[in-house]
Amino acid sequence: MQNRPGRSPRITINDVSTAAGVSPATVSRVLNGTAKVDSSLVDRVHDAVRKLGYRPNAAAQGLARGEWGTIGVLVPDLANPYFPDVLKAVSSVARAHGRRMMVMESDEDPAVEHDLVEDLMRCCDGVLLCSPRMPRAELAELLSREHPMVLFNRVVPGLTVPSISVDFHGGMTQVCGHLAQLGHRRAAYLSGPSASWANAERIRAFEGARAFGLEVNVIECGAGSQAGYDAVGALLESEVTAILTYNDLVALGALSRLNELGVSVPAQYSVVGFDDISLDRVAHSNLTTVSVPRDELGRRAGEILEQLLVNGYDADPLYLPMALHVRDTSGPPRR
Amino acid sequence: MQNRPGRSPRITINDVSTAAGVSPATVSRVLNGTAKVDSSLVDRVHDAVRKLGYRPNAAAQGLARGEWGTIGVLVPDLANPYFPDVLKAVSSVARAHGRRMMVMESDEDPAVEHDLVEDLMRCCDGVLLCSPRMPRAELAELLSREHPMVLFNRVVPGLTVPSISVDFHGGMTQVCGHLAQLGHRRAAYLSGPSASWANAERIRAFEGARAFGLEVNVIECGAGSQAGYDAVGALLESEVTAILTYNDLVALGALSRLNELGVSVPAQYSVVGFDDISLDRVAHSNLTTVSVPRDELGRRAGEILEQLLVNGYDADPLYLPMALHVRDTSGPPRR
DNA sequence: CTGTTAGCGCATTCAC
DNA sequence: GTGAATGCGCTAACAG
Repeated sequence: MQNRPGRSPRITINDVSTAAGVSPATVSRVLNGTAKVDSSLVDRVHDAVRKLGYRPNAAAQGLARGEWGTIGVLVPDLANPYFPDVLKAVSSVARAHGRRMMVMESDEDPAVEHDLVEDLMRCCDGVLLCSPRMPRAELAELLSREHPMVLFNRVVPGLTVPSISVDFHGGMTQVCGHLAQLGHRRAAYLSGPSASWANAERIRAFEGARAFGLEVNVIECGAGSQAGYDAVGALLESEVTAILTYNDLVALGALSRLNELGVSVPAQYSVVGFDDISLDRVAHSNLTTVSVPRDELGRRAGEILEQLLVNGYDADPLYLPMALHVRDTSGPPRR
Repeated sequence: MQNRPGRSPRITINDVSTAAGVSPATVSRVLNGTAKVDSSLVDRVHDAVRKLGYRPNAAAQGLARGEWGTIGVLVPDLANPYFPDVLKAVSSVARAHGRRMMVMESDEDPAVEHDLVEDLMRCCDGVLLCSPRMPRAELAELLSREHPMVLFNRVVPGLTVPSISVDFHGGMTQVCGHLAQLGHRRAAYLSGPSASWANAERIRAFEGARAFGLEVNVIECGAGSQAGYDAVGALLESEVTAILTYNDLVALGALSRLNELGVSVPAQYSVVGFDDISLDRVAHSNLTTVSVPRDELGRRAGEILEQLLVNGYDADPLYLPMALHVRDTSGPPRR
């Protein structure tokens, strides 16, 4: 863009207009189809564009149009297998509406998260906030900026902001019901990040299962397979017969550890995941889990954001249902 | 950005300068630390910024500075488990240098790929091209634009462009050696996309294994687990005892199908993956495969691009080595 | 140290 | 239909 040594000078709309013998305005019209232009001029412009290799500067366009042509997505962890599908869907929707996608990662850090959102607001028409860890007040303050924003995987009661999420509560309830019907009476939940709303929803449903006679036990754990691996040790001294987890990674970590310890699943312990990251791509996975329609989620989120940008959007939070997949890691409790 | 109905008017640097009783230039200096400013003014500026909720417009900054503050990454498939780690690393490097990351997906389509690269060049200081499927000539033409660009996972002989890649050839050679030493004499390779350089490298090494007495057999397949699943049928009628694959997804799909068919692995067939996407996150994976250091790859790629932007970069293509992981899906051939 | 000025590259009024 | 002029919001000379 700038003329650094050794780099050829940037070609502007003026270069094209000169080469084509027309005004810059005409070049703009031709390129954007903004108005009718004599076909002979159209050709001359296209020729000049091609010959010069002209590419309109996106920053200049953005400035002049008052739109960046970009949406921003902030995720807590890019390496989390949950997000690629979401990003893919969002990207596709964005592109269908002529927008680019900026991606940032907060590394699960609420403080960083705040700064990144602010940064996104400086360069994007709208922001899609995935699973924000941010405290409610901070979120409210960000929303007060009146910058188009959609919340993904978190619903904040009292804040009116377009939100789309998954019915985690329902998902966890299905898991508990499944285990209870198998005969389990004591279960442990390996809890995810405490700041996570999604985690809180799971816990809420988990504790609700007490009503069905399930003795529940929440254990601080984390969000990765390592956390699951590490958390298993303490469990084996307890009376639980079923292990529920914050997500599939944790479950897989736990399974891995159980396997090492020679504990058989599901004979001695049932293990149930959450999210279903393992199935679709890794076909022979066999973890019992509940799934969320990730691409639909991403698609809908993208569409809501787009609608918000164009018409405004005002609807209640959307909850997509989860589906239970009973596979090989759950069974009747040991006697 | 623009004043749409119901949206509050955008706050500019002038609003801040007025509120603080200083010139816009001073505001700019304070915010960018470009020059020394009297501390009393600094405070007034900061107060005004906070009170007004001012956020500099990235497009305007970009235009004025002659830099977008953004790098672009183009990947063939966002949902491919290979890329999250790469994106994560690239994002982290970019941010460390104060740049944002734009992400685009070509959907494995060379035609789309071209347009997206052009688009990235309009809005990014530099472009990281992952596994481009594009024909060589087209790539050359794109490079002639003199826009900073780094090639990732593809090396094009004769084109001098910063490239970083993986020693796929070496990886495949290790796989073949492993199988040969186990006693295999007939192997099939489930080939990936034909336009893929990475695939060509694997094939080259695979065929090189003939020299060691391995009878090799390349079978068109594809890049996803479904492709692997579908490709298995035809194999069972052949004499091969080992199945090599384009990547782990294909291998897992194949395993899944073999499992359904009641064919045992590795007793009847050895199956070997490529890339090692399954291990690190899904701890109890047991696929024999070769791994690539994805985060190092992403990190180095990001750093090369950054260096290219700042100092210029001129070095030979970098090849990172792969490592063989012998796990449970490979063993001696059936008699 | 600080304010004034002049672009950055483009879209978009207006006149013609 | 087309061109000339203006401004998007900011930074970087340039004066003072």
